[in-house]
Amino acid sequence: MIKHCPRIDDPLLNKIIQDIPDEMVITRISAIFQAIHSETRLKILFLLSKKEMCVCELDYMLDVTQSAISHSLRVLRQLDLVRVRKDGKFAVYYIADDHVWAIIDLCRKHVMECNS
Amino acid sequence: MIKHCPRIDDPLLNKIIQDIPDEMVITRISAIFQAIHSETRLKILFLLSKKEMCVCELDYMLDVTQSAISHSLRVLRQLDLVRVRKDGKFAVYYIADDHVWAIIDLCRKHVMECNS
DNA sequence: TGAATACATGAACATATGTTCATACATTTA
DNA sequence: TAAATGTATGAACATATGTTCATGTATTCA
Repeated sequence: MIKHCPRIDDPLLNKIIQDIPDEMVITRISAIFQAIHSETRLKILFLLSKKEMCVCELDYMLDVTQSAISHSLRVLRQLDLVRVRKDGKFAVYYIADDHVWAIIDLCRKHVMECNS
Repeated sequence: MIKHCPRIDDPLLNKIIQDIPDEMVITRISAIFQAIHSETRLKILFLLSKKEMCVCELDYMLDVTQSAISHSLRVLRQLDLVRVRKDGKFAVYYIADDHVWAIIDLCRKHVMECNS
């Protein structure tokens, strides 16, 4: 029998544990943040939020190699944060869905309202 | 004179570059996502969203050492995502930033609606 | 006052991540 | 069809990150 800190209310805490998202969901959310924590990928999302772009256009605006951009796009694609459309020899990327839009927008707002 | 892909519209792209958040802001947003990409820190935020908790309570619910929890809390604190209140010998942590919480919840929705 | 409890911190280490380089593939253009 | 253009991928590497262990500090309780 383990002794606990007096603040611990077992039934309450056990209920709370049931209440939060399960491991699988946590892992997937974590993967999303893992993806967009990279400055390059974050910039890509901000850029694509202005208009859909092919890899060349992104390459024109970012200070990393085209290879790095393609790798980054793959990560974003695999999490369904962006999607591709083939247009001749171009790969045109765009923001995948409204959730992602909302996330980008919240980031913007957070920045605007935060003077720290 | 560099030759560009025909899709590149220099004036447009240069305008877009001005439009997205600058380096400093990108770095800061990136730091926030970096912080909440850790599964432990993500769980901490979900737990604290239910009620404020001392380190003991978090320790009771998480499968990492108390040391790891303290380290994680420090990261969250430094970004002002959580704050501490001292209560006797207890350190009571609580959520500080609503925007970030909103972003986390959006991700949760994104994940739940995604069957991939 | 001494022991116990709650929490924080630094060092160390294994693992994960982002980038570049080299190269391959696909589509277009001359 | 050959060359050029646009994109993707794998290997390699330097760096960053999360965790644990060991230990330190502060507060409480007996």
